[in-house]
Amino acid sequence: MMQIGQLAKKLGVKTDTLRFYEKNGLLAPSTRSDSGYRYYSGADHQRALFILRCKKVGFSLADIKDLLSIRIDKSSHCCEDVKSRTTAKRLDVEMRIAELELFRNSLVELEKACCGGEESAEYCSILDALEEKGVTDVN
Amino acid sequence: MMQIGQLAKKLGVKTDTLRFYEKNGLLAPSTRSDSGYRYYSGADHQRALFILRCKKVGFSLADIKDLLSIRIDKSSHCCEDVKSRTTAKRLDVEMRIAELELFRNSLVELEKACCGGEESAEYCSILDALEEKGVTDVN
DNA sequence: CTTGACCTTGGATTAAACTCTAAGGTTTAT
DNA sequence: ATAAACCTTAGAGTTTAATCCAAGGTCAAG
Repeated sequence: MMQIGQLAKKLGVKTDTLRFYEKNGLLAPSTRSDSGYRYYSGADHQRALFILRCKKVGFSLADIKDLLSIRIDKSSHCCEDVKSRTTAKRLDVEMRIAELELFRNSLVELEKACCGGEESAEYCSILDALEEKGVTDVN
Repeated sequence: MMQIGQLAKKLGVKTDTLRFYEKNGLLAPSTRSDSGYRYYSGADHQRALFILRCKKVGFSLADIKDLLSIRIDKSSHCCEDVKSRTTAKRLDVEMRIAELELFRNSLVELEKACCGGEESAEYCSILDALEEKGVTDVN
């Protein structure tokens, strides 16, 4: 059994984060001392690691809450339940990547067109491009 | 001259958005009627389009505020001022893409390992991977 | 018995870019 | 003259994942 500060240190997070996870139903200490101090067990520690690993692969806390409920009752769920969530998240990530790639491509185009020198911005190609409908069409 | 609703419609945004831009110093109508109604000129419209095009290539409103100040006083700025901001934004976008690609790669690995079938999640490879230190190492 | 390191709570704050609400004023058309 | 469609304001709410703060309680060491 360890106190919140010890667990936080092991995990490399702040105690605030652990309390935040508790408030949001992700991780509660298995015991409290008479004075209210939180005490975390080895299983709590494992659960915390599970949470952090989920975060590491891109799941949101809402997703993780969902995964945790599968984790504590595996026999009521099947592989598909888990895999479908993983796939959904991957698709979500891929969509965000695609959006960012559009940004990147546009920015690269803008960079290419501009001399980037000490010349006055009076005739800057980037500003011009942002002024007209073109690569950056809005309507 | 047009009212806020007309400009919003032309731009495909809400009137709220235009008021928000005004409050944040991005776009103010050049006139107000006696009763306080906002009236936007053609130049205001152009400025709004500039803003939306900047958004479209990935600039934040803070970035745009900065670009607008260059735009209204081009002679005091040079191409490099504009290009450096564009490059900084591209690098920023590329960093975000790199992070998301790590997520995607991890998720793809997880998906590969899991059968995704009707089997009980008792021995689900995804759950197992999230339980152990591995691809998803946290410490 | 006091110091310092720990812990408790509730509530406020952060960033970004809106979006919504309430309560009311203005314009245009009939 | 009244209804519909517009406009005004201030201020609160949304999302995500914490992070910070104030005021105070607890615990081990010396």
